[in-house]
Amino acid sequence: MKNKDFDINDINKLLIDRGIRPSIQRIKILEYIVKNKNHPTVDMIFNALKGEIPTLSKTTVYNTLNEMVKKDVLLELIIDENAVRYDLYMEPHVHFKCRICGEIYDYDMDCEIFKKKKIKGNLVERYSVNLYGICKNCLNERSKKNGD
Amino acid sequence: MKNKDFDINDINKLLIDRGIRPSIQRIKILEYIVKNKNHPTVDMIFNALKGEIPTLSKTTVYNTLNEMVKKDVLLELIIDENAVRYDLYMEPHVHFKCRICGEIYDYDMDCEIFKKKKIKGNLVERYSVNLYGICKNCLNERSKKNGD
DNA sequence: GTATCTGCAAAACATTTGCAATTCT
DNA sequence: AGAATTGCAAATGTTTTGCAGATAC
Repeated sequence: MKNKDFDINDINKLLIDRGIRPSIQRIKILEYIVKNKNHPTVDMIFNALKGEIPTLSKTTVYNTLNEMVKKDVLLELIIDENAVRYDLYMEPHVHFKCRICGEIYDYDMDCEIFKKKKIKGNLVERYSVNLYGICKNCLNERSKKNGD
Repeated sequence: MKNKDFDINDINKLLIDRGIRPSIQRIKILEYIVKNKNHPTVDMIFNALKGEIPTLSKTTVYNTLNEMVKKDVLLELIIDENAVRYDLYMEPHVHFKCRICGEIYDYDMDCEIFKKKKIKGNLVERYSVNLYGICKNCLNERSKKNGD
């Protein structure tokens, strides 16, 4: 199932499937992640939703995300040294983090090498490939400033 | 230069080469990382050295590590959700983190794909490949406990 | 009415900052 | 003496925990 096909009903269904009761808070949090595809931090989610749900607390965002990670609805991305980021659980892909704007982009790259279950006797359950650098947009900004 | 060849003189030389004055604290911190090859956290380094240098403060460990990262002596590993880890700056390689014992191992794997300087218009300056799972030792422990 | 869920307040960590005391040259 | 370095104490920021009130079934 592609992200684009996700609507509110799918979100409800996904939560129920994984044994998570679909409260307003949980639906909105998951919806935010699915719709924005921006690999948000807890803070980004909280700030985006506090207008819509004025009573929302950060604790609830933390609780919800932790539960969804445990139930394989979400994936924790360890790519940012300052805060954990979250993404919908899916086939692992490559992430690129821009060190100027902080944005994280998805890359559709083949990583067959890491799909083996055992490498050198160690059991590989999950892998993550992170690229760091400067994104297209920030490169453009920079060359504009330099006048070239 | 391989890790094994590193002795106290090489550590001194490396620091001076990068414009870092080799104080006792700096030498001991770098020596710890080189000798142990355990991709330590600030805490691991501090606890290991506070016996030897009783006046050592965690601030100094932080300061030292940040400076060495800036001067390309060390590399920050963003693989652990709880704390940043440090490794000697070298050809990037693959890391495996065991979710049972927390240990981080090096893998010598080829990652040619990520060595391109530009991917889809974004400038790639650095990449990191992290594998997560259960290491050989913990798998053995586990099968012993299960009696098989 | 009992379970679960939410959210406040406080605690627990990791990390940074300001600054005064110390050390090196 | 003057510059760099160290380390304490406090601040900042992220995440977790304890608990009381609210909500759902």
